[in-house]
Amino acid sequence: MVTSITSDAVRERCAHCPGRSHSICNVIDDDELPILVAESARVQVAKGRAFIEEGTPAHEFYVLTEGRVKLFNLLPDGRRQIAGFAECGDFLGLAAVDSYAFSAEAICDVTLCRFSHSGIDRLTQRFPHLEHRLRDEASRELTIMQRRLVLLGRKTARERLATFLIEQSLPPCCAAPDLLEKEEKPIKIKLLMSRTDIADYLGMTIETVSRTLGVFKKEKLITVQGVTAVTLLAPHRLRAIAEGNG
Amino acid sequence: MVTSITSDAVRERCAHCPGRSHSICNVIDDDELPILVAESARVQVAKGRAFIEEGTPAHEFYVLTEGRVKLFNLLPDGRRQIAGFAECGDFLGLAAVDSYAFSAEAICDVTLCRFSHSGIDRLTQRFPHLEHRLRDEASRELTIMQRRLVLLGRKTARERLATFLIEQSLPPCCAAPDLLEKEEKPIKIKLLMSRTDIADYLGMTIETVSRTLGVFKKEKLITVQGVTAVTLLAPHRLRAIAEGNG
DNA sequence: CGTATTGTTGACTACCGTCAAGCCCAGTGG
DNA sequence: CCACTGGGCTTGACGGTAGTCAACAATACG
Repeated sequence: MVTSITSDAVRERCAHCPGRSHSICNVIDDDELPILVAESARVQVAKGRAFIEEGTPAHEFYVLTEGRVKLFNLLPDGRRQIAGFAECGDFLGLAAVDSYAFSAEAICDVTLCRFSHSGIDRLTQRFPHLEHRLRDEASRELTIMQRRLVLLGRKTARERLATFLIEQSLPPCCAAPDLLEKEEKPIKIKLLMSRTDIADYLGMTIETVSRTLGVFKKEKLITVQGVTAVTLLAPHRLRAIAEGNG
Repeated sequence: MVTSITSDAVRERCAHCPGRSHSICNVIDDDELPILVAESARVQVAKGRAFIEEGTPAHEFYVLTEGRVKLFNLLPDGRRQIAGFAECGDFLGLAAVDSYAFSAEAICDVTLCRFSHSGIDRLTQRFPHLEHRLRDEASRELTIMQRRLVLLGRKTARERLATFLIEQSLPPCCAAPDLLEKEEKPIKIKLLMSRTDIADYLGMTIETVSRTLGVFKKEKLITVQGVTAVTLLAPHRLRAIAEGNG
């Protein structure tokens, strides 16, 4: 399950954001990659397996190099809140001081790059830029969280789902949801998750998710192809709904 | 309004957490404090004034040295979600990449220590520890955010308010709400905010806050002295409710 | 002491959650 | 090839939680 990582595996870059990489390696020169490689291990996790459990002591830190992961918290009676989905290049374990603040589960087969905290410390000493990089990443996470608080605390089901659809239509690394503002052609998106996951992400029930999609369909805001494909017919209207003017 | 900061002003420490300081200065030796002072400015903000506005370009960074601040987001129609309250020693501006992700308003008269981003960069170059400190702070923020997502996404009004009361009964810097677990004497707390703020913090309405407090009173879980003082009669039961077993 | 603001309480309503039945589709085996 | 099965999704009926609107009480403030 754990083998030495190849240089390539830590050099993932985000195709959607030219010039910007989410991986840890963009602060490390190519000829120093072996140092990075020496501090990390490659980990593979099978679809559906949880590999981080909320509350357990946090000694490690991950970079996702392949696949998708969901991060969530549970209440004792099973209620679940999904905090977010991690993609290729994302960091896992920033929200951990002594113990992990979340659980993580592989949505599909997943490859990770694992670093011990002490390994990260050695790397940050060697590459001071890395520390800045990690703070930067944490800041970006925090801004995303802020918007999620508004969504969960103050938006209606309709607004939540509209927000979700718009969010899904943007490239994964665009924190600001107003990039494609003027783009008004229909946008086809793939929902990479089940209704249950959508519901737990938006703080709703699967029934309400389903019903609200139904309403959007009736209002000709979207069309649905099968279960996972959705076309946004009127992105501008959805965006308005998402922001509370619906 | 802006004067040069005194050394004392940046040396706030958290009385509740011996050995731990939330201020920026605990990574800087006393004899190097002048360097810190040179990079910062003292700012005073009057009660009720907003001094950071969501979406404006973020060029600065603050440490709160006196008073209390609320951080929030607004929807266009006025719905408000309070993300949190900052206390003495807290950092403001971590959740900002290019522009601020939140607005900030002084709850009472407030004193801040202001750093330009470029000033912070100079400081982090001089004191590499500071960068780690900032990341650490961002991580702590993130873990707090995780719990807030569960609260807003999955908890009932009753559970939210119980969580809030327990939270208020803990020293401000205790991220883990299970420290005083065994402490079962009544706990007297001061609510340092209006019902409106509580409601906007918990994603509810003031009426529901008021009613739910009424229910807690009837169930002899709390007593209320005036409007701002509450005594938790059965902290363990409240804690159970807060976690979803109530 | 009167006015304004903030908090409480009540009646009503609506949104969304719960429960239950039925549908769709993929995978399996006859 | 088709029936069968099971899981995920949709739809409907119903009810409860919490929001809205409004009146009143309490507290703060000049």
